[in-house]
Amino acid sequence: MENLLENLNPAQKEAVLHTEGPLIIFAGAGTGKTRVITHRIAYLLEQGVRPYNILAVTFTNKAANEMRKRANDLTNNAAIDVKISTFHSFCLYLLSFEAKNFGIAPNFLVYDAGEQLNVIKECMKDLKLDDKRFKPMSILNRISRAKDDLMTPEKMLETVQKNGDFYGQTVAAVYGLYQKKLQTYNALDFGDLIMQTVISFLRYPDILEKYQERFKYILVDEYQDTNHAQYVLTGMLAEKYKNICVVGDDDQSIYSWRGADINNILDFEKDYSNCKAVKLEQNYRSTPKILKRAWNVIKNNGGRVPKQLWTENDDSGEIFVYQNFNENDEADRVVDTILINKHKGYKLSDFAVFYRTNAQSRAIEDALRRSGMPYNIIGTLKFYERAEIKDVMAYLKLIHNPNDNVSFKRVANVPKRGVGKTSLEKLENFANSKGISMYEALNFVGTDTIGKSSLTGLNNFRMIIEKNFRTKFNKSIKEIVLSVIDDTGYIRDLEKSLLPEDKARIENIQEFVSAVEDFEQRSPDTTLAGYLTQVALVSDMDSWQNGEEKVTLMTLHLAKGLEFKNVLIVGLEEGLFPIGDETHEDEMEEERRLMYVGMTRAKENLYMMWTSQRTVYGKTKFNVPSRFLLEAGFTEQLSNISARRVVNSSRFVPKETVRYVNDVKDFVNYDEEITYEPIDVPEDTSPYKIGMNVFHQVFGNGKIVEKSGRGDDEKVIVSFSNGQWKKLLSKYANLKIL
DNA sequence: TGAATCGATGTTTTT
DNA sequence: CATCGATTCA
Repeated sequence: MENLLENLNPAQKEAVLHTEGPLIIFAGAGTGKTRVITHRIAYLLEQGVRPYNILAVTFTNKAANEMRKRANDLTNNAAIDVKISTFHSFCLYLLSFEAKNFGIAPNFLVYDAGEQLNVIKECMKDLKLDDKRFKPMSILNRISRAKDDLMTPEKMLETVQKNGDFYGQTVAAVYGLYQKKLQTYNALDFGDLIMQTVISFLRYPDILEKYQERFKYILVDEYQDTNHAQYVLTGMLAEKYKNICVVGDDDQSIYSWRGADINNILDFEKDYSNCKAVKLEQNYRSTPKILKRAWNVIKNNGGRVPKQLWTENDDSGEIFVYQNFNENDEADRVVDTILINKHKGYKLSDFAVFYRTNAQSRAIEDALRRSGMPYNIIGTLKFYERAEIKDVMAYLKLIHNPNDNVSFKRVANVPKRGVGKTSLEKLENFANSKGISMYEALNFVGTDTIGKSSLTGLNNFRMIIEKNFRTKFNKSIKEIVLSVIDDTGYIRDLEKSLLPEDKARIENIQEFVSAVEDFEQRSPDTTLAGYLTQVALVSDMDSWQNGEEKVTLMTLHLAKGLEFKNVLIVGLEEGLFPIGDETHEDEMEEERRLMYVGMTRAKENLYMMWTSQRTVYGKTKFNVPSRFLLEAGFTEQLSNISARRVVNSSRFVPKETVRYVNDVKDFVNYDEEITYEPIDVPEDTSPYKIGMNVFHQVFGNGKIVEKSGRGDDEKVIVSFSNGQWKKLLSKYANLKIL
């Protein structure tokens, strides 16, 4: 026991030792939160608590995985039976395990955001709502928020009628139909996972009690991000023993737009009268100057839990503020900054670039590519969001649950089998009128409803689903996937195409097959159901590890919980960060917390930049620096902008460009000449050169006008004589030089 | 039915 | 600007 506690500071120790009764841990940025949680789990186990009596919930799989690993490392793997999972996967587990008792069909599916939106659009069509007047996305948002608040369609209707909320009444109508459809399709969305669990527990108190008995010790991480439904759920589970420990930081609450209610953390002490509160205030991550500047920003928020972060760390690193001319200049500056500092002995994995919006990644990506610097973008184009993967997944979903209309419509004519939009619509109307799914409807329709050729196509489609449905229990998931690919001729179809993107699709599907294989090897639950539900809840963040020699790019939201020696925050401009409308003080405060989160990710050096102008949607916007830079205390530097001429140092930009620089004099002297050694860029061995005339099988003759990437990644833009411009992957395009 | 072109529109953030 | 969706044309 001594060795378990000896590496903890007094506050941390206090948090670990208080095992009985409610406990709230206010864990400031970088104060060793995960350390406390894992030590607490280890300590509980050491005190004789059974591992299966402990539940720890987090928000991301990544956090859950890390927690699991560290808890097991501490306890010689005694924590493997501790339930450590995300809210969503925990509820998924409960709903699957108790499906029979809860009266839920066990082969339900989890719909992702795209599928949800499809259902919303269906509902709106059925209700004859104009999607110009009512944005499907905004209706879906409101429905999701309702679920976060445990509000059923009936309750919502009641509320909006009472308030005379006309828009709300429309939403409530859609919501009601939406839920009905999900039920017909036997699908749940993200919000349902939590809400249905709570509803089921209310309906079956004996089952709830079983879990109250099981989870005698409950830990909730990132408590400031919980929504009402999650708050109720954890409250219910903890009601009997009240051994609930929540950990969070009100200053890092950045998900209110997703339904998180900061009052959950602010009111915890009121909710549990004999609650103990511990504050972790010693920061082990950042330098004093970083903490000071971050503090200057966050202190402008009202209603905060009083706290004072401090650190014993050396004040070694630096903080820089750069003004750039535009987004491309900013991107070059990012590259320069990394190049210059890499020579101080940092690895590329020591650098992270944070931005407010995903769209900002493009310019930076381009600059990184031009300079040949390896990078990793987290959060954009997820593997499972690629069309071809979604297609194969749709088949798997149908084989699992043929009532899934969304998947049905997605692939009924993929690959093409002569089933057009009108036929599908007829089938859908028929199914709707009978209150059955489209797949079931296939049993009843004849040529009187649907044209002959379409019907043949639909029957072929049905046979594929039926056959695989029958045989699925005798096959591994990989075998099912291969069977689907074979039965549908999906790859055969793509092979006929000469387009480079179709070649890439084939590779993606092959990669998908390997991913499935990988899953079957590592997962304890290798059923199709297990696979589908797991996949629904993973993001590409979860698989990311900062091991490779690459720069990391991500949004500020994704940065929470991470740390880097060097952090670059770009786009610090009014209107972009903070984004939105300053009349909403609470939104502005959330932006400020986001800034605070971003700054406190940095361990040694912090680079913050803004641009005087930026192109947004093809229009040039002129900017003023973000208020957060002023709040941080860079007032003097920002009000005294000096335009200096600097030689652009990006490797592949041949021209000298003018850049306006404003440096923080206290911290850096940028007058010294920038020198750096050339970085390793793979040699250009490609036969293609800009200006060459080439021939393409499909598009004919053309001229290469642009080239990027190296080796297998090389892409060329060709202007064809038919007037078309195409971006092609050289590897596949098979261009003949003329 | 399918492809091609035109036009509107804008996601800020995601388990 | 670029992407998605809808409309139009073959």
